[in-house]
Amino acid sequence: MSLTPTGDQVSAGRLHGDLHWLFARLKQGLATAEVSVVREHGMSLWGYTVLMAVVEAPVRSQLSLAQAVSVDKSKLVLVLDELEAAGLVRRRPDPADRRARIVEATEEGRRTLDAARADVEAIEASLLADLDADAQEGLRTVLRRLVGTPVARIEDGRQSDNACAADRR
Amino acid sequence: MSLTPTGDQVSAGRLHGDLHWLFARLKQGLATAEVSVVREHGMSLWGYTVLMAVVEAPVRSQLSLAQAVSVDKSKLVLVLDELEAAGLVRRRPDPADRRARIVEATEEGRRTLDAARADVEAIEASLLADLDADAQEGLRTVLRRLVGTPVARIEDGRQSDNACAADRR
DNA sequence: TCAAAATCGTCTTGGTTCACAACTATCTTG
DNA sequence: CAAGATAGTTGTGAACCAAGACGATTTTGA
Repeated sequence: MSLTPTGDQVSAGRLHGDLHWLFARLKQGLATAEVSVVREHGMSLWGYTVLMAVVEAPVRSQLSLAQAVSVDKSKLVLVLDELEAAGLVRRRPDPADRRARIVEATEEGRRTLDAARADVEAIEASLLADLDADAQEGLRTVLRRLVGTPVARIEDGRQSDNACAADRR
Repeated sequence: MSLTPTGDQVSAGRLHGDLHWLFARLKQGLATAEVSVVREHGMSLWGYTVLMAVVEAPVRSQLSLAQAVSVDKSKLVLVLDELEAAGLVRRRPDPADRRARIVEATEEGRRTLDAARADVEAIEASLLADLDADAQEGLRTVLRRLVGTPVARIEDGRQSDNACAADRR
């Protein structure tokens, strides 16, 4: 299915100018595609994401890992349980601080991630296939930059206390 | 996408090269910022999105509207209830097909949307503030194009049957 | 012309997700 | 060593979403 509705009508609409809607739609589309692929490697999508972060840099505490991937620490527990049960990751207590757990990828974790990543990147590549190389690299660069933008900034200035506490409705 | 297994990489970590994660993060950031703003105009974020679609083009049935914004029809009912209760939208039976409801924005709906949209666009503008005008327009163009990409394409080929089912998990 | 199937909007439901508040155990510090 | 902070885990209640059931209508085709 095309992400655009039936009567497209592409360019014009106001809807298609709304960044939140565009991001939501793209995230959703990628998610449904990647979930199935990643599951073939024995992971959930969150598991894949977290594993990527773990492999990328060794982690001295789950809290810092949670912040790195922007997931609630309580949710991270479940994700790590899954990864650990699958033998992709190891938790061991930090000898220096016995409250904390050092999280590190196993060798199999690294291998599995590489395999999964190849598949995921194939999906992403095919999403971007219509764009020329410059546009692709440009897009990634821009997105990376935007993600770095402090939430305070996009919250209209009248921002006071803590950083990224989401507001409920 | 680098095929380099271990040693990469330039710019930033692997996580920040993952499109799904980037989109998810950006959507989430925008959502938390826009929810509060849009609520000041008496709408939920979904209400805002749907109202945009309704104002953009008159709608002959809720089903087509649901497809246009990519929301489940049963969820759309609640959103329209909210908008109608707030007097921003009107539902009336289609004389030609009494099963269907014609959905149209009220005058106040149009006014409220314009006001809300100004605020929302301010938020989005400040998110993009670091980018020069070319990059901003380029980003929007690219995103619009990607949203039009058939999911079948990004689902690795082994996609077969019906048109719109791609979003279901 | 009439019965069966399809369609539209709505309501209900089951399962999933999520953020936040406890709670336990450690650590820090005064 | 007491008081408070911090790490990880567990529990809870709300939000969310997709899918099924249903009544009302329309379409189909026998």
